[in-house]
Amino acid sequence: MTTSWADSVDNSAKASVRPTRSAYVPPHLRNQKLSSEPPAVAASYSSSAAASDHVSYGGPAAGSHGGISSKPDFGRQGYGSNAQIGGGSGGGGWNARGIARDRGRREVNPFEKDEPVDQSLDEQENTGINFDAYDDIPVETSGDNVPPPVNTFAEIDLGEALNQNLQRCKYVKPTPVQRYAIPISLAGRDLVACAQTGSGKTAAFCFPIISGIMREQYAQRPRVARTAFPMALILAPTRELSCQIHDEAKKFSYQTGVKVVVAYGGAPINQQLRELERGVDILVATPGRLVDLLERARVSLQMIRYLALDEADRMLDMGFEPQIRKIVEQMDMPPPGMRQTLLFSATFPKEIQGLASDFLSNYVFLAVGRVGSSTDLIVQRVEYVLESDKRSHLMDLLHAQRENGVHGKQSLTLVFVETKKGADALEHCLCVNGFPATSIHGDRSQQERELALRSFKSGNTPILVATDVAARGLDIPRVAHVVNFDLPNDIDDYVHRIGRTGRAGKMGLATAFFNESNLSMAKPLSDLMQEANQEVPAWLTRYAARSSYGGGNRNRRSGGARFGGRDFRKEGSFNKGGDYYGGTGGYGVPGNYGGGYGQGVTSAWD
DNA sequence: AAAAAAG
Repeated sequence: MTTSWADSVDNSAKASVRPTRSAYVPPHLRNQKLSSEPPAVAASYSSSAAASDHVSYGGPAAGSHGGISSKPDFGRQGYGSNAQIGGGSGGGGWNARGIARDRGRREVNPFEKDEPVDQSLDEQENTGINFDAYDDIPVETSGDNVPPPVNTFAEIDLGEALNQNLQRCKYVKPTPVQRYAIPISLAGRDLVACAQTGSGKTAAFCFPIISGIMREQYAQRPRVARTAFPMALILAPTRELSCQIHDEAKKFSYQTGVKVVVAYGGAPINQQLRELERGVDILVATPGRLVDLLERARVSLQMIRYLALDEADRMLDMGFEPQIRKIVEQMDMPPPGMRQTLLFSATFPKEIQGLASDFLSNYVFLAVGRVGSSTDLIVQRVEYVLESDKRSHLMDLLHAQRENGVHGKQSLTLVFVETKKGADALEHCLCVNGFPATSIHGDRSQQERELALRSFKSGNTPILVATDVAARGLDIPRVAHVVNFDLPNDIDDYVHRIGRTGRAGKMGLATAFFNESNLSMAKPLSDLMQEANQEVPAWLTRYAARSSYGGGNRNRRSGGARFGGRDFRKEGSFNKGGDYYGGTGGYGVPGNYGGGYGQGVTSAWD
């Protein structure tokens, strides 16, 4: 295994002596005899000097809190066998006493893996937070009697145990989506929340759920041997995301007695079954494995009080909808009104909102405009690259990053491709050419997927080639660059993909390769970039103009998505022309906003 | 058309 970028490039230089594959040749050495080591000429990006004004793309931690790169990882490296199944107090569902009881298993401290944070640094960082900018964030709510937002966690008063966990998580002040969503949820209302990636959504739905379960601590649950009766169900579209939510929820529920269990496919089911038998209050799951568990009658949904769908628009799109309907409507889950339903996503097309309304009862719609966390911290670039030139162009970019020193151990590049096959091919190509890459996609085993993610996060392989499996929700610190090697066909997917960078208050760069096969994306992409105050190349504007008359109004954003979204109940249902969208809005939130986050505090944003 | 999610 290569251990660092430099090592691997060295190796490639040596390897290139062998008459094997065509090794990558940096631009300045092409058509020359390959010498041992490329001279230290800093290759620079080919275009858009303006971009470098925004993103000082010349060093690690390009964001304004420069040198402080260590951020508590919250122990998420434990995707493997230990974390999600491990620990927690026993007791449980078929114990007539409601909440999980401690059966003598010591609850693992989910915070102990966190990197120790230098207190003085922490303090200094926290005072730099520009909380005033919160007030400028556009928020729209609609529905009957919407509970008012709060400004502090203290106003919510979640109780001693949860307050302590807030502190352990270093959450000082609620993020906008939390300010609104938590009171709404605590009031028992159903909720559709549209808030951009990295805006603190997980905590926004977890805290009310945990708090509610604690209040119903003594609710009677049926005794059925080997059947678990969770009170809350959280569904997510990918296994890795369900792990991540589980890890977060473990922290939020530490020492509350509320037991969180995760279940997903690709991993041995027996361990998950054992964990369920020990009792579960909150079940985090992917749909396929949950259906399996329901059919085996190892899980019953009849005690469900809370249902949360993360990435809800994805959960209700064509691929997932039947499974979700089966779980929500055709098993033993209480109907809307008898349970509380919370839907969260960064994007929410109105057609999908229509489907979602089947699951909801008198819900509140919440849209939070861009919150300074994500898209205004992302510099977006589009480059015209022929299909046949993509690989060499990508390697030029990667090489330039290395020359510029960006690829320190902590600076990561995430490359999205369209197909699983394409991911394998590109990974292989990069490795052969000496770039330390790995890949993640649905044809790899779960073990391989988790290994790839760990290796990427740790910086061992600072390049990750991925399909859309990695597009949504994953919080990977230090991703400095997202490359859309193949553009997606849906602008929402693009939004989710680029949201993997620009996190934790750091700047991020997103580069897209565009060519004739992406014509349908010209208009939506150029509109999106324009709304985000990005520099749109003239050639892209021309493509956009050309594509707009031709037919398909593919640009669902054109209508009125300047905001964080709009409640589809306010418009004629199912008409085209508006999308619900919590990503880039055309808002002038000052660009300096992201600069002052504290490292611990920013982690509240997912 | 592809990806994800059960085995």
